[in-house]
Amino acid sequence: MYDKSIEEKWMRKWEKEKAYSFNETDKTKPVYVIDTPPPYTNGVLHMGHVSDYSFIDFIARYKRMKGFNVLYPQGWDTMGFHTEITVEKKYGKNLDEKEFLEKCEALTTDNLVKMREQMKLLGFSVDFSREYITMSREYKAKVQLSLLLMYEKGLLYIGDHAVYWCPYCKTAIAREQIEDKEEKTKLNYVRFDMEGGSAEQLTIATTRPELLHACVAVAVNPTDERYAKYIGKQVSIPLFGRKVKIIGDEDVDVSFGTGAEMVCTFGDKKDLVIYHRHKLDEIKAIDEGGHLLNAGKYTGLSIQDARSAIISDLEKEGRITKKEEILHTIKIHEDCKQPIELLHSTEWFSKTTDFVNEIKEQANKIKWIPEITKRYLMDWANYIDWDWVISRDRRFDTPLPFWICKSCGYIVGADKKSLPVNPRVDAPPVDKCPKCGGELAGEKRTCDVWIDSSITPLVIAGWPDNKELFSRAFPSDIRINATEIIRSWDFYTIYRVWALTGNIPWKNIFVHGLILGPDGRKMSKSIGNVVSPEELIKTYSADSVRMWAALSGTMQGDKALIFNDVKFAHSFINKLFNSLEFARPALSGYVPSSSDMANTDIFDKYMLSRLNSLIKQVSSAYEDLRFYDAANAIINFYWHVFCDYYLENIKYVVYGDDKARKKGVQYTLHAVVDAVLRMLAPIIPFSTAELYQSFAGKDVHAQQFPVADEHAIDKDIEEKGEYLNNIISMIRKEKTKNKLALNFELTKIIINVPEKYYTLLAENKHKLELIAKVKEIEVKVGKEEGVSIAQ
RNA sequence: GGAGGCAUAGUCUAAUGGUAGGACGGCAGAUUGACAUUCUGCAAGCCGGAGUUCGAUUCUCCGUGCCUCCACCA
Repeated sequence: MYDKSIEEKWMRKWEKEKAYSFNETDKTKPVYVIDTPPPYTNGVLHMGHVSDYSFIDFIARYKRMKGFNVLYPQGWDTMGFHTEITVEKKYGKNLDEKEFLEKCEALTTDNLVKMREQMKLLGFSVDFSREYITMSREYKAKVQLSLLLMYEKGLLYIGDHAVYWCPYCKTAIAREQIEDKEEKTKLNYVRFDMEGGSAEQLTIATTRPELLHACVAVAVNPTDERYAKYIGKQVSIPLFGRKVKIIGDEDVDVSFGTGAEMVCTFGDKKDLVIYHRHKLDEIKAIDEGGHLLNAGKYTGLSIQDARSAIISDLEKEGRITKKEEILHTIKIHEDCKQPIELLHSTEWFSKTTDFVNEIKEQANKIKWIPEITKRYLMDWANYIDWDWVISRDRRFDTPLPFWICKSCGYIVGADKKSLPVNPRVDAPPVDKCPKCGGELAGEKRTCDVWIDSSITPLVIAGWPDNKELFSRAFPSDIRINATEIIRSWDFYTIYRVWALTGNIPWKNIFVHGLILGPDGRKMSKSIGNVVSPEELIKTYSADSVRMWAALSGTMQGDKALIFNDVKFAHSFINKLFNSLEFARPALSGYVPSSSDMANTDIFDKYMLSRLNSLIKQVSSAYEDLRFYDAANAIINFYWHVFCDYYLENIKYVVYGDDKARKKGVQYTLHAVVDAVLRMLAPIIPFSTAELYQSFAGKDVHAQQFPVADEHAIDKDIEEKGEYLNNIISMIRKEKTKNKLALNFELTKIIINVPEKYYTLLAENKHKLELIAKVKEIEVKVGKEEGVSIAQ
């Protein structure tokens, strides 16, 4: 019976012995480096993390057993918006900066400690002595160094650029922080007068009448017969009276609204494209807090108020010819769920658009598993519209290490020797602007959190100081993460590492789907379908949860968490423990020796052949990171081939007096248990550690992974063994049919077999009698294959 | 709107141009010298249509449904 308390015991033992420390001085073993995605510390580990990190740990443990010196550190992504919001919600928005940052750090540390404990509970063989924390001074210094180097390479710049802007949070946001939201809105048909007071009118349809003041053109599709003739003419904007041109653009959808649309400089992304394409004028429409600019009497109104005021005024003038309710999708900020605007803003940028080809080239050098996932990155890269906005107007983040000249705009980077710096309070490295002698002002903004987390493959390899380790540990061998972060984390990591080193960040990347709630929907607190790892560990065990992770399919798609799968894993582990209760006494005093192979019979040879086939199969599954296949193959073999048949088939030997036969059986038993425990060790480390200790007196995790003995694999023996088991199954079936207990001793049965199996059956008749508890078996050659009771 | 993926018992999943394998759940039975967290057995399935073929669940096309990414959303 499986006792969960062993998990605590082994966990503390591994912790105390620092069993999984990377041995930096050992240069004999090849190094295997795992770049784990550091979890964000605004919360604790959920089942998605558990699945992700379990996969990583399977690899780490497997590679150690294959003789690698495994570098498996764990990082913590600590800073940024989410933590700030949590702290603001908890303590209000009125904390002073020092107090606010202290609360952020305290919250982070608290979560970090909880997560670290969760990882230990789950048996993750992380080298915690090589932990990195993005809010630490040391890590911030590295982030700032990376920014200085990128600046020197001309990859960073301050620009006046259209950015997605959240008026609610008053911050620029990146494309991946945007969500779509469907909502009902009114499509307003607004009548414009044509130039020269002609009687001709043009009606446009708009969902955003509040941007009327920023209208810089009216666009129609040049193929649209209704309007093509108007291209080049002018119309007058209602309420404002300003005249704008009618332009032709093929992106205008003739079937939407009236087929004529107004173009505002910052209405949406398509407006922006047309604005650039036709070199239209710029009118700043909205300020950073979401109030109208340059809008005459409407200036200063919020977007909502302006919308009602303008609609009402348009109606008074009889300009609105129709209002239509439509369902459309607006872009909202994923954090605050408020609508996003496009604004021109002065921000820091990292040049990505110019390097799309380089990034794709790097991505092509990485092995993507499964290969299809590379496509997600490529699709993303192909749609880069503008550079990566890396500045954030927030507080709990790495400060941008720059000072800017107030008079000429010259940028002064921090002194690399004095990192980390905080230009909001620290003095610049030089007194005056080196270019014009002007006064320098510290950059007040911080950087995007992805800036922090996109250099992990460098940091874990000792960058920039430990050059010796770096030469061995970079690039990382593998990165593992979910599909959802390919376009952010993976993309930025590939870009940043390329920019800083010209190299790829990892040789391999394994991408998997999400773990959904039991109802098949994404786990979410508001739906209430979140399952906590603790709950499952408490009900079952850490090993069951890990085994569940291995059994959760190929993980190419998303996967619902099914409790039965954890239960099943738990049952198997229990079976493993119970079977050892049989095997251990049966092997008592046995010293394995290859000479005992001489005493193996067909049942043993069948087992050994199957075992070695299994080792081959499982090894290749592990190599290809197909943990589902590995776990599944071991479970089926152990439970249904080894326990259900072999153990039953040899009981008469174990409890009998034939010493020679017993040696053959013990040899086989030992070989199977030994190899199976070692093969399961990466997946269920606690159970296998406990069992291997009692079985072999050794640490299973210090053993080599089993290697198949090709000579033991004999397809002819496998077929014969299969046939004998099939006969046993038929005898069991006969007993069941007659409602007899399986250990009920039958007097006589007749077995009809095809001629080719007659010799096999005749030779093993006596063994079958003992295994199946029958006094006498008569074997006959017969057309009707089968077993019948002769009473 | 574009691109891609997927469709197998109640649920999850595998393989296959010729009888579709397994798990969970269900049902029936057994209590066996490690194990009731067990053992034995049973029932239950290829989304719809057309084509290619002696034969299609598998290949092709169409439809339908689901998923992902991208675009549009004045």
